[in-house]
Amino acid sequence: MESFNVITLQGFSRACADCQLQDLCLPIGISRKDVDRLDEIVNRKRPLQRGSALYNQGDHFGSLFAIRSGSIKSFTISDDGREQINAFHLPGEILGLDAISEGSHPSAAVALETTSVCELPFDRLHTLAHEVKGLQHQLLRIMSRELNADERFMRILASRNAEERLAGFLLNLAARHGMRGYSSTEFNLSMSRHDIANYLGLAVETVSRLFTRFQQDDLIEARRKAVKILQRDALAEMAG
Amino acid sequence: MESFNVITLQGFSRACADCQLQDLCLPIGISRKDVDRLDEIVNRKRPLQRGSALYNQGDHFGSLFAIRSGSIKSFTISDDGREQINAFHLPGEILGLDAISEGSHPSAAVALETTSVCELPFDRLHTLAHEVKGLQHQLLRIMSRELNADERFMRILASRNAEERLAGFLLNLAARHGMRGYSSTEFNLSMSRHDIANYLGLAVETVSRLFTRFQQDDLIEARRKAVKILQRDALAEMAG
DNA sequence: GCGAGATAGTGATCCAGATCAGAGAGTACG
DNA sequence: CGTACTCTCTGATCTGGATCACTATCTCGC
Repeated sequence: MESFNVITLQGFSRACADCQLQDLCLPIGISRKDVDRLDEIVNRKRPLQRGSALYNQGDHFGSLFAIRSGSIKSFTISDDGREQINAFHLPGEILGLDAISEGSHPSAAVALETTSVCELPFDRLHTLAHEVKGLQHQLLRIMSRELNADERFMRILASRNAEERLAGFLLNLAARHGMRGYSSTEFNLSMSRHDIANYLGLAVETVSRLFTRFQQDDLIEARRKAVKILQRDALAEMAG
Repeated sequence: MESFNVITLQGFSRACADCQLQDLCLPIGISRKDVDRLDEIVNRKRPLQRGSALYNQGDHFGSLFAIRSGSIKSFTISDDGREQINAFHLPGEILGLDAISEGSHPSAAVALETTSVCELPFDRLHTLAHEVKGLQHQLLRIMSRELNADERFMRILASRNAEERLAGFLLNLAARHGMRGYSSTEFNLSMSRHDIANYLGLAVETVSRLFTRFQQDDLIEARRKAVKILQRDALAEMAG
């Protein structure tokens, strides 16, 4: 019990300064000294188990969350009970930005695998951003980047067919894995075929068939969750 | 010539304080005194004619823009030359937020009708936001709201059929007109059927047929650009 | 105010992907 | 360690909306 507290305290005091993901996350463009101030407000939380919620739809918004490791899907449940996935989040990415305007979370966030996150209490972050211009700018940049990603994805949904969507999805995941220092050709899908289909606006069967076809065409090697990109260029051309 | 300068100067010095759209735009939650400071950095620009660009894809990002009157579509041109519309913008809405992260505009913005905008030089706005906490918060809120709208639209594209999309689109426009003090049942579409189809990820023919069908079912009255909502509830149920 | 190009509407046909149905393969749990 | 459930894959069929083809209407320049 005591050792747990000590570990927590350690994590608490140096959440960002020692984090491998610093250069993807909030601290970009912030001085060492200011990162220490950021550290003071960041809580490291106990890891989430697969399937457990970081927050639910409609929950009060008090904090943003940065992923340390693992992955999370965010989604909404519509009136008729159907789930619609908005996004998959990887380490270094920030969740909860869409809750700032309303003060409550418009979507839920659930871990796809064992996942640990940093909690960033928004009022404290906001106050710190008021003092640290670099942090304010970085917050705006992150939101702008998110806006960009959403727009890109809207374009895909509005004008791409099934194979273009899946090719784009795989390349996007590959690139994001690459940025985190992992292989960008070989990785594990933490989400199910069902989740992929839901996210891409397709039927599960279509996604399954496409995986088979991409494999037959030697574009990828896929065995359940494990994926290996064999012909990145061909996929890229396909995705457009 | 001289009178033109005087008018411009007047506009320049009291862009926000006298603006009807204050409560939709940047000044929300900012004190009178601080609105005056905001005024000092806002440029009112000469009206844009229908079809002329506020900025082009790839242009350097220096300013955000708020719409005073008229409307604007923002879109990207893909490698194969096809246009894909991201959004339609109405008075009180802010453009260019997606350019903050990259420093250049990922999409172009073109007036759909005679449109006047306010220019908000970003570096000055950023500096002011550093001093005025309310402005900083409002900027974050606006971006969060945008993120929300994008997510909602992604869900529509991923899981709604043609009639649900058009019903949702019409209601969304109606609501936005209403917020601006105009009729939320009777308004003019500033965009063509082609633009609507492109935005909703449908074929023009489908949109045209749906307008006809909605009219036959007495849900709307539509004659070219003029639209009147007759059965808001039925449309809402349809949109889900 | 007329001719031309854009914009809107409509019918006929076609096809990508949804839906339906069912069979392995993996996984969780008593 | 076997039973049940979920996940993935595959085949057969169906359909919403794309595409093609054409007419009607509007708009704007001259």
